[in-house]
Amino acid sequence: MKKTTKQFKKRNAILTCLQHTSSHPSAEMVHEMLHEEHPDISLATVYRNLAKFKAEGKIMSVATVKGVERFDANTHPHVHFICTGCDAVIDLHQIPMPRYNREECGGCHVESCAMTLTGLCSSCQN
Amino acid sequence: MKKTTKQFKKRNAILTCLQHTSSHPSAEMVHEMLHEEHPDISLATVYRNLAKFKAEGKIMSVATVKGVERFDANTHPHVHFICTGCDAVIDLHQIPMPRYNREECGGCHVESCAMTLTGLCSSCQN
DNA sequence: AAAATAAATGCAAATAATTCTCATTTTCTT
DNA sequence: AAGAAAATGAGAATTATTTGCATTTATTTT
Repeated sequence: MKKTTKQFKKRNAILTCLQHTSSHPSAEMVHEMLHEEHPDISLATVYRNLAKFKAEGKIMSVATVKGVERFDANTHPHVHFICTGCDAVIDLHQIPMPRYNREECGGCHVESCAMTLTGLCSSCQN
Repeated sequence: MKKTTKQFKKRNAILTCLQHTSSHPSAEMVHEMLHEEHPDISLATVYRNLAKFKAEGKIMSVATVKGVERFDANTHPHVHFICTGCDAVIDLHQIPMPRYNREECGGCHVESCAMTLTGLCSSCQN
């Protein structure tokens, strides 16, 4: 039987952070968001754990905005909107995601599918 | 009347290179491809001109593969496939591109639309 | 429960892609 | 041809991300 464990507090905090936000944050944004509760967490740990979660399929990277990778704990295929004004990454649940998953396309074996719209979000249109 | 001009040989070489390849190269790949004809072209110039062409809408960046931006002189919306084995970026002309361009989606003003499938290309499936 | 092992973390240094500065060269205008 | 403007090369600077290593924390073994 498994002993009661003090679990990876920081690791879990990183995943939980991602799961409770809809902002599709970068590693640095996650680091900042965690700063209040875990002032001693290091940026390297955030990067390391994001890479780990990604490899495990618990999170995915949804876009690279101005050279910075952005993450999402929602790994179901869905459409994203990227605002070129404020760099926000926004879920567009209204828009149906075309489904090409795990099919063959011209000899390529498709494993995942991403769809990204770009433009100005409502706040940035003024 | 306009005088005959020695035109920007290197600048044009960069654009022409992109227009004549289907490999969706990175800045460094363009630099390598041009090396034979223009051994003295600098990587900074490639970066500078790619940024310029992008700003002018002559080219677009289609993806960031393993942290490296990839470019395409075909600015018509079309679907891309990214091979996680060899990092190839491949046009999937067979697949129709959903058209959300210049529409309103939940308050966002859509200006462009990208669709990217990921997986293993035919060569990398072995 | 203590000792031994393994995993996670912080910090700082290392990498790698991209941008920038500035001196020089090329192109354009007059 | 001369002067102004733009483009370029070379290398330094910047920025995001990764890595090495010593330390801490968690897990397993005794």
